Amino acid sequence: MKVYNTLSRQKEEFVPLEAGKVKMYVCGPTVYNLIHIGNARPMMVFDTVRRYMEYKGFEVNFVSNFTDVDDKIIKKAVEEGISAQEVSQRYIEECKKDMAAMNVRPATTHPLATQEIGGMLEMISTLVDKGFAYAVEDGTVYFRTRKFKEYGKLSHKNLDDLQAGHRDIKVTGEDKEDSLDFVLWKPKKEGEPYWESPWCNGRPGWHIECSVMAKKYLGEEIDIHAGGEDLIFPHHENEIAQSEACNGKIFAKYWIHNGFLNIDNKKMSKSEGNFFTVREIGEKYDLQVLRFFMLSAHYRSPLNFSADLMEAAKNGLERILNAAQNLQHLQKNAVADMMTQEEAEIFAGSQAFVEKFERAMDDDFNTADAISAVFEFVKYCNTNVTEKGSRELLENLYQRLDGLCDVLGLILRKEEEILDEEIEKLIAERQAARKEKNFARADEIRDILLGKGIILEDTREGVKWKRA
RNA sequence: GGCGCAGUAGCCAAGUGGUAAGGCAUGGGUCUGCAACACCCUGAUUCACCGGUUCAAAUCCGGUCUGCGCCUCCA
Repeated sequence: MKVYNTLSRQKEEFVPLEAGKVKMYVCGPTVYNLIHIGNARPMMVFDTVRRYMEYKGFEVNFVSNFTDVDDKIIKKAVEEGISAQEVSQRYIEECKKDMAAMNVRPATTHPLATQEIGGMLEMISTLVDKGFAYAVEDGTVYFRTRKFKEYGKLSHKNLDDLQAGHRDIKVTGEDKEDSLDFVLWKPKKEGEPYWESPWCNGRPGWHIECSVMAKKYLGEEIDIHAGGEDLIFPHHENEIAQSEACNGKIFAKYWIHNGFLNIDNKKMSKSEGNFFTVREIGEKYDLQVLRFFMLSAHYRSPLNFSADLMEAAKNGLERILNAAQNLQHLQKNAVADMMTQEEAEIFAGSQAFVEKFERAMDDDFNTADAISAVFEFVKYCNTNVTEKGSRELLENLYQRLDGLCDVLGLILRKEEEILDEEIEKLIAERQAARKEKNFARADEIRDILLGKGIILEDTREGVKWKRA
């Protein structure tokens, strides 16, 4: 399995620190509002990475935080006249709902920054003791960036370029030793949540939390650290500096970053008015469509979002779902139980698609290529399977298709829904009407059912129905 | 100014040295009471442009044009 590592800017063979196990940390959202579809990309992408690792037999310890102390949260709390904790708790709950709807599995651990303050104080103290950090008069603690010689190794920047850059990175009123130094701990302002510390009553800077949580739940050395590409600098660069200066060990072996999601070819932003929450998309589409859409491009490429693209994704996903439902429908009505010799060969032939799928995923999680293997498999099923197929063949093909889709987090099996007696009666009545060539009544019944969200399809194998 | 990414059919998108996957959309056909599903056929003599290397280039090298990202909170 090859993984593109931002550190080396190359695809590298994935070798875990400990055989059979993967320690993975993904930077999670700051919970001050409903998550947007840009937040959704890394969630879906890295959930898929996790699923594939598990598919390959790894035991994955997957940690993803919620940043629940931050300026934006405090601002929101002030606006609503409630506590910061109430804001963050509310949006953590909402985020978990969205994740479930996107079929993103909960992490092994979802730590909260506010629950890990002790660890942060400890790490900051160690950094101060080692000379990598210093406190100034008002109690702010800064990281001494230039002291960490490898600073810039992830983002491939050199410090002098940063200082000579166009942008004026100096902020007035700061008393840092060097403009590159970043905050580890800062004093509280009036009315803000705070914790006691040796330096001042205050709260942690943003970067320190991830270093601490990764260390606590995964250890000083981890396999994979992931997040959006915008986090490379400065967030991940700073994490490396903190963790490696503190622990004296390589922090993460592989750094994986997903590309940005644009909307109508523009960066998503509230001021542009092209800002969508996952919740909004969920009102119009099953969020599986969003997931399918996101995985149809490579995770490192920028991805454009638009209404047309979602429609195309919806139609494409529908094709896979139809094939799965067809297999299930045929299976339900199969006459023969066991596979014939010929069928065994058909099933054996489908192994090729599994291999193509795995080859694609092994190559830096090429989900676009993996999906093409699924489509080829779908066509193979559609052309090789009839109402004469045995239950065993149909079950085998379905399981195989389901196994691949499960890696992508796509759910084939719709919930077992019990048809109301009324609906069953209507279907039967329609069949009778059709026999009598009373098509007006037949169409009328189909429309009635459509109104109830039931789509009927008259196939060679009989009437099929599905939920809209 | 520094660092980096991208340009493949109407659209989306793989492919990074061996002669262009897959999907959506379009048009035609099979099936069918109709619709839907499915299947068959329909598409790039060509991969932004110009040079070069090679028996062979979308893939490597040089240049040009265009779009984008990061360097500041950001997934």
